[in-house]
Amino acid sequence: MDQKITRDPAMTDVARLAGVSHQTVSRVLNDHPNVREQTRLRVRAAIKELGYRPNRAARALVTGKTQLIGVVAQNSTLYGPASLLSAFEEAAGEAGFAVSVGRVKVLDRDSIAAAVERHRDQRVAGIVVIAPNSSAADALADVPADLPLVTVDGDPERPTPLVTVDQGAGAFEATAHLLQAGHATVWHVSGPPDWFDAAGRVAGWRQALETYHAEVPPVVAADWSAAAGYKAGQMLARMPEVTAVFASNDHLALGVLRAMHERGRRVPHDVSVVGFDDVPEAAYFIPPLTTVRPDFAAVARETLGLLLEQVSEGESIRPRRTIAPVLVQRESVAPPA
Amino acid sequence: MDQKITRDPAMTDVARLAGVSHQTVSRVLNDHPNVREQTRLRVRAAIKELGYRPNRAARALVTGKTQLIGVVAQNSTLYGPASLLSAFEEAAGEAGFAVSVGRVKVLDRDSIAAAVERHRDQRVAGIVVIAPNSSAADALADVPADLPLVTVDGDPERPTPLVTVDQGAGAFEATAHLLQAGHATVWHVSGPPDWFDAAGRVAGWRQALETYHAEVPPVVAADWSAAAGYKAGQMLARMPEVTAVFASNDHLALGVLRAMHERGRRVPHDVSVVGFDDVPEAAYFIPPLTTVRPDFAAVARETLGLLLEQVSEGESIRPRRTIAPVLVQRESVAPPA
DNA sequence: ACCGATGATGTTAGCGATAACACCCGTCAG
DNA sequence: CTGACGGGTGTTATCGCTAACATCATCGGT
Repeated sequence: MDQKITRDPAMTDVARLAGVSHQTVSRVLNDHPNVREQTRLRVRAAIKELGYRPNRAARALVTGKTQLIGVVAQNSTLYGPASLLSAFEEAAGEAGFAVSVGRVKVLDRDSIAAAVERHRDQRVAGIVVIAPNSSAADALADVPADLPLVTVDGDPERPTPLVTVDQGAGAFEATAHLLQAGHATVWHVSGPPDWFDAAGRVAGWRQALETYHAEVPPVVAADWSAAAGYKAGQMLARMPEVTAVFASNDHLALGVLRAMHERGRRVPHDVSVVGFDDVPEAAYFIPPLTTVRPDFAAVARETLGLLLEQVSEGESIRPRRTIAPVLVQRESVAPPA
Repeated sequence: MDQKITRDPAMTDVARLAGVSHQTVSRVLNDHPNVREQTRLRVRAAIKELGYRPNRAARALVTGKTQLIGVVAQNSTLYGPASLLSAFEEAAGEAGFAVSVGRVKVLDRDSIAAAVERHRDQRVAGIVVIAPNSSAADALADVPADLPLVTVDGDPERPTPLVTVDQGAGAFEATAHLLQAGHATVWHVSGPPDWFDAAGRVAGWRQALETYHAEVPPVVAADWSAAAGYKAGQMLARMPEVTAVFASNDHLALGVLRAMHERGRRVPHDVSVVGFDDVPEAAYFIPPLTTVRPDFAAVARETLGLLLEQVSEGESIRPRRTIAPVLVQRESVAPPA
């Protein structure tokens, strides 16, 4: 005959074993001050002996709060968002929060609203939305204000709590680096125009050109793919006056490299190229790519901090945080021939 | 003066508005049969009017079950695991389950055990572990058997429920493709030896060589990075007898391409290269990479299905599932010179 | 020696849902 | 005509926890 499957031990079981009331067990668990040291030890021993594990559902029911953070992100494997998400999950885990991820196929209003609703259903303590483009940012207007919410990579123009990489500063540095190498100007292959990251990089690029009194060539608009970078590169490769290209991310840069290669324009001898993101394999492109590296771990930390401030205090004194990226120099930049 | 912040509507509020008992509301919510159609409509209307949202914590407390699935994954942005995770989150979301991700810095026993514990604390309905190497697989021995658990990319030798890409078949196909192009043999740059994916690919490669009665050269062991591929490639590029290389993933292949390029060995004219994963930018390597594409969405679907079978039925009739990948032909393979 | 403050603990009342059972009322077979 | 049956509904207990209050020593100040 099977042994009767007993239910998981509850607080009362611990209390009985320790010879105290369940409330005292609760106090020990929540680090209340007024518990005698000896009692505390007895309770802890009982907890250990029974393998007791507090029931979060019960706690959530009575307190009305959970230790859950919802994240809304697009279902993509783009390096930036994926790194960010991963870093955030780790940071939150270390802070004792569980992270529930709601993936969304497209970042439109309906999908985001639905994902946020699902998270509200779960009574999350707060929500992080990775909202890197304007449709996503628009959708946030629908989110009720009673729920702590932090936007990552969102619209810098909006007054919502936001953490983002300083795209402008990174792009400025990349462009300035090329100009300082002696190039007359720098062409730019941009990401999708409705992405804030892309827009910010365009702005930084333009500002650098203006600062150095260089001519501002037209932006070559693309998306984030190597395919688009290749196409843009094919065009740029045919133009002899193009000697320096700043691509809005490393995969675009990869496409540009390939197009230049096919056209017989050597990098960096004939054309210099700089990317953005510092994907792990960027150091092994042909040639190794000079690029801009954002600190995703820092973004994740700031995001978590900002969210928790809102959770505990209702709002934050410093609701906008910007993380400056650094330029990583490799071998894709040289003075013009 | 502030309006009093009223709490979220509960079932009793809906009941009062609809003029029924809270239990009837519960019945409507759970689609119980014995509710008059008219009552059902009245209740639904009340739910809508109040914006009522069932409290999952309360439900979990009384039923002892949650709609939460825990995932344990490494904190990395490797393309395979990241794609898998993303696909799984989407699949689970569509099935009405929330996914709580526990990231782990390294896949060792302690970290995994801790992550699993955190998920148990949350009373997840089941756990998915992305356990692509042996240390991770070992750690699973510690996981109590009372919790539904599915391993993804885990040890094919273990009798646990498992879903994995058919590494052997993919590697076989890649190798056979090179041999059929006329190469006398195929060299292999492998991933980390303790990863099952890598081991499976080595096995498939070897099997193909044996099937075609080709000589089996020594395995060039690396990790998953472009850096390691570059190093391996530098060695292989110096060996004139090397005309075909199967790299265990696309980033390794990228490193090999670069090494070949630097050494003046043209791909595919002098050396053919095949990768594995079909990362989005593989089509824009120089030259576009022939590679093996796993279907991560299928893996995710099978994983979810397997887990839910265990949750509802205790076990599964078909606890091991394998997804066959396909060869994607591009321009990095040609007959030997 | 008395008394209020303080510390350590116990008791009771919910949180918001589901489960189990009770109840009412038609319908239908005997 | 009556009693068994079952659909539709309400009532009550319960899940495991925390909040709020109650209780009872102990202790220092007058």
